[in-house]
Amino acid sequence: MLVLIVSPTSKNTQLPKQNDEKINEYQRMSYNVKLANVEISDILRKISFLLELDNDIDNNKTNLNFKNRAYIKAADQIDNLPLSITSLYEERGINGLLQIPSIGKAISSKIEEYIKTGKIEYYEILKSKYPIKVDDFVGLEGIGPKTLRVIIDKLPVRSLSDLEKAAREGKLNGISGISKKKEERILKRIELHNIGKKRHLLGDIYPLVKQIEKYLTNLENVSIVTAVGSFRRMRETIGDIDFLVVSDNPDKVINSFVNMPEVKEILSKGDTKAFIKLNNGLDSDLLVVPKESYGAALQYFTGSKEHGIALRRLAQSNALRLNEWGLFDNKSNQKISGESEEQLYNKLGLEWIPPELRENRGEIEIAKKGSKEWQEKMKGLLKYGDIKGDLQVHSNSTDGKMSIEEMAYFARTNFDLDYIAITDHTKSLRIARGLDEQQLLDQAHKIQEFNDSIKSGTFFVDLNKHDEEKQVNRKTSNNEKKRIKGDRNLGDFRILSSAEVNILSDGSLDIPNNILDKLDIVGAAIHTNFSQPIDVQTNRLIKAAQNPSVDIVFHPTGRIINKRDGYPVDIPKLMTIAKETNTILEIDSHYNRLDLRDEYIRMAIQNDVKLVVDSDAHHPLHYAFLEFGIGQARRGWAGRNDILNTLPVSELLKKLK
DNA sequence: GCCGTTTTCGGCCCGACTGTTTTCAGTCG
Repeated sequence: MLVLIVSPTSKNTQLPKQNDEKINEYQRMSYNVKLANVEISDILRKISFLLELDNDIDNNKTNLNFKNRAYIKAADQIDNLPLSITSLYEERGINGLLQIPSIGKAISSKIEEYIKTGKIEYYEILKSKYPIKVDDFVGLEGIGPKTLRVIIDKLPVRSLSDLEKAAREGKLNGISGISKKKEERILKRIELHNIGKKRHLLGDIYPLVKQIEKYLTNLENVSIVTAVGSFRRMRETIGDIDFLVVSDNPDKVINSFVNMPEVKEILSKGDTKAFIKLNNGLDSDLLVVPKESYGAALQYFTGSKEHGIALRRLAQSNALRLNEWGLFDNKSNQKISGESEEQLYNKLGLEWIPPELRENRGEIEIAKKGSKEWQEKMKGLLKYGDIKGDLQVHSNSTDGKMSIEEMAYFARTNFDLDYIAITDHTKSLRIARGLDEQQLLDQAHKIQEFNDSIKSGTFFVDLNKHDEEKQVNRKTSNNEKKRIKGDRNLGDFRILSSAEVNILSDGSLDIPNNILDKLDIVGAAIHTNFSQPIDVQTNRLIKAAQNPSVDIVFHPTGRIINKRDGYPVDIPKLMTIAKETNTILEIDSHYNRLDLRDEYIRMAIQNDVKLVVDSDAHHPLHYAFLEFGIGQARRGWAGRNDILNTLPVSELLKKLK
């Protein structure tokens, strides 16, 4: 039976269970999360903004502050919901909506109204009161509703371009509370608003984070540097880059930070914090703390926002106060904890929670100190370094960049892997010069010979050409070409013959089973005809999973983050079939895929579907992507036992169909 | 507007930085 987790959870970790069929049907509809959810959370945010705009400055209606915050909280919840709110409503009605934390009677009925009629009367009324382009101003950094209200009361400003024009013409200066300085600031913010507000891929910004980390580490008076925020939580996309530094000279560190060459604009700069915009459009925060506050600051700055709020509430309920400087006793005002993050969690009555799990998706509830369930779970949690082999690796026989020997050599020497599967594309994928039946068999034969030579210690990789390539790339005339000898000793490394077989439109494969059965392991994936309806696409994958020759379904949803959503798949149904047929689902570690996503990983584990974490390497450097896949797996609460390529190769092969 | 091991009222996470209304509101993370 399938289990679905609604996150985050202060109410229930699971939706009420009905009969299996019902849940399957309900989950089937929930695959396509985003559209209505985004539309609805968007309107809730706009309602909040308009309420704040409407909150008369003279008239101190404090309740209104909480009212608009309630709308924001509800919007946050909907954004984090791993299922379609429309399906939830269709399946469970208004009670389904009430299951979501922070959504009560008033907001649920507004959501219902939106689903039924496509609009919300309450929002329309607020809008008619203030005929501005709300979209222009919600999320415009540095200019909130209060400031905007003062402006629109005096000037006919209705849109962002109106505001920009007014600021340029110096019309804002003179309105009470707005000086020349503030006017300039508003202009600057509008300018910056137009560059890069979107979230960046974890893998794209990874090198930059490491570079800044190194820069900060090398500063004098700096003892610890940690990249925190969603980076530390290994989220697939990063909104801004946060750094935490321990130093006894914050002033110096902050000045060095805001003067880095990567900085486009200093947004704010104080005694302990600085906030900058980088040249690539990303925002970056720095917090400098003394050693005795490192743990508290680490917790505070790692987030997530929801996890942090939940912790501070927990502290509050225990007559404690939690902030970035430490955990304090309200009565005595004494600091109870601060230097160590682990101790901080303990003092809150919790076990330490790994950053990847800090999303307020039920982790706080079950991490109670001494909880056996939690300790077991954490003992088994997948660790960086647990992956023993990579089951999706490409060679230059198709679209990879290096030979099988080279991919094997670097897997062993640079990434400490024990085995790889060579999964070149198959013939129908013409763009990658996919292999036909004979070529696959030839490759399998060659792989057998490599394995024999590894065993006998005669395996040899000529690495000289890489040296030459490097020289050419550097355009140097250096004739000193070092001869690098290949390592003849790869220990008990094993190369598996395999393929990334193309799943055709009807779910059949482009290579017959009698050929596939001669390979060690077989992965299958969709690469064409993305825009078929969900039932067709799902049946296509199901047929592949039911094929006795297929061991793994590679990148099951086909999404490319920030580029395409992936083909429509009924994930819960695919999971049911995967479980039934002992088919493995892949977590593709390439940072633009990370497919399966964290929520689906958690769903797979709840339903006892086995997974693997692969790099999808087309070059030896790509093995490094495994770190992203492992991070994603941890975000899905994956244990070592859930991920089959944590096993030695002999045991892995026994688990296949 | 939401919520409840202090449950139908009275709370709601917490502190830094900015600019300006020199004691605090607005905004942000």
